[in-house]
Amino acid sequence: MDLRRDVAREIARIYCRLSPKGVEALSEILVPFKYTKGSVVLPEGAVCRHMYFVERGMVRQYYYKGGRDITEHFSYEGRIVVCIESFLRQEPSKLIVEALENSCLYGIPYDELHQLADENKEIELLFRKIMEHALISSQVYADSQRFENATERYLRLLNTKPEILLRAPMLHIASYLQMSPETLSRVRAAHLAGEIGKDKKE
Amino acid sequence: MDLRRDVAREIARIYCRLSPKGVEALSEILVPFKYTKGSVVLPEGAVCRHMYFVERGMVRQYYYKGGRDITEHFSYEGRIVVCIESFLRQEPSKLIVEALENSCLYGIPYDELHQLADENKEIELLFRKIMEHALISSQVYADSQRFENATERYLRLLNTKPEILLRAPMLHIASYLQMSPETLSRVRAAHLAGEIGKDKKE
DNA sequence: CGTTAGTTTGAGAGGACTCAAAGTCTGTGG
DNA sequence: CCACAGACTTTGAGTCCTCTCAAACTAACG
Repeated sequence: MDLRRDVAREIARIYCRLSPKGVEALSEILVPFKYTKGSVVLPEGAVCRHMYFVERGMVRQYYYKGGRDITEHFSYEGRIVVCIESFLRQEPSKLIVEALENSCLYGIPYDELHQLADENKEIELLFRKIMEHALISSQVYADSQRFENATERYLRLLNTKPEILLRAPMLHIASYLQMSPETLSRVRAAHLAGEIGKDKKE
Repeated sequence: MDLRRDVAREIARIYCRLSPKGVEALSEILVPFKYTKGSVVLPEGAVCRHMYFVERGMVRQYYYKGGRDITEHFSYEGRIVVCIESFLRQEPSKLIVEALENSCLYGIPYDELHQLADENKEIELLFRKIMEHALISSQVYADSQRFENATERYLRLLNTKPEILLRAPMLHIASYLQMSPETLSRVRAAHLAGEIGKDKKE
């Protein structure tokens, strides 16, 4: 199927160079999924059996903590979504994944991935790279939360992933940025008024 | 060498069951290191070429941020220390590792590990398990920082890793718990005075 | 016994939260 | 085409946690 090969190529382009053979092998295990805005990709307690590549649309991962809805991550075109703990251990997920827009995802099934990785070094490397990627971006995120105040976190998001600010509801962005919706609103207002840094580095 | 086999067995016991063959193979790539209190295991900017198993002693991982010394992690007997980003990518580390006590570490070299993992499924699984472990405990840690206040973070450490409170300097514990030394001091005082929860769940 | 590092105590300031209320927007139905 | 429900977002007021700066202790060590 052509679409799947394109997607496999795209994944290889973004995460880790693959030979034509590798692309072919990867494309064969991809499973296309479509979700409408608001629908659930992975419910709470389900085992995350796929790593999903977002071909189109936007999804968010979130969980409930003390009755509150906490957004852990947003993913959109070209990104991979996976509930890492659940996927790695094939255990029930605390994270929920939902589509914020009509979305088209390509799933890489756990079993097939591992089987393929066993016989194909390229795929194994790809898998490792994806994991590294996830690990490192979660580090950057944690660092941001640790050392930056509300304004700085907002500006960082604005500079690194403006798509999120444009496409996701404020309520979810606030919890993602670890601040109350009220604080986010005030930060935005101050920014629009030009009161705070146009550019923020480090 | 006998000691190395014992260590390999211990690693297998803690992280992932291994057959005698697997233990043997692992033990053969272990490299013993000794560090005196205060000495540096991995300097800033060096590539982390080993995963270290702490056989005896205690080390901490830290980095400098805005001139401040920030402790990221403490490891002691039975734990594995590794600067994950640097190790996975074999790039210079921002993290520094130092010995807080006279310590005995066993290093698992990057090259040998990957080579061995290529030919031995057990070792590959062990490696994955260790990574999972690191990933998940960093999640738990991040969660604690996100939702708990200074007192709760202190109590969590007290309940889960009291060794750290007993063996490491307050200054480093404070930065690990993401609070100022003054705040840590006040929290401890309140706790000793019995003013705050004996037990804290979730 | 004085030095120095580490810990504790005190005072004051500020960022972000909560609770509350007022706007704003959008889509539906009369 | 307009009115209004319902969901977001913004604005306001007051509070609290943790930080910083400063100073007083404490303890280990030469």
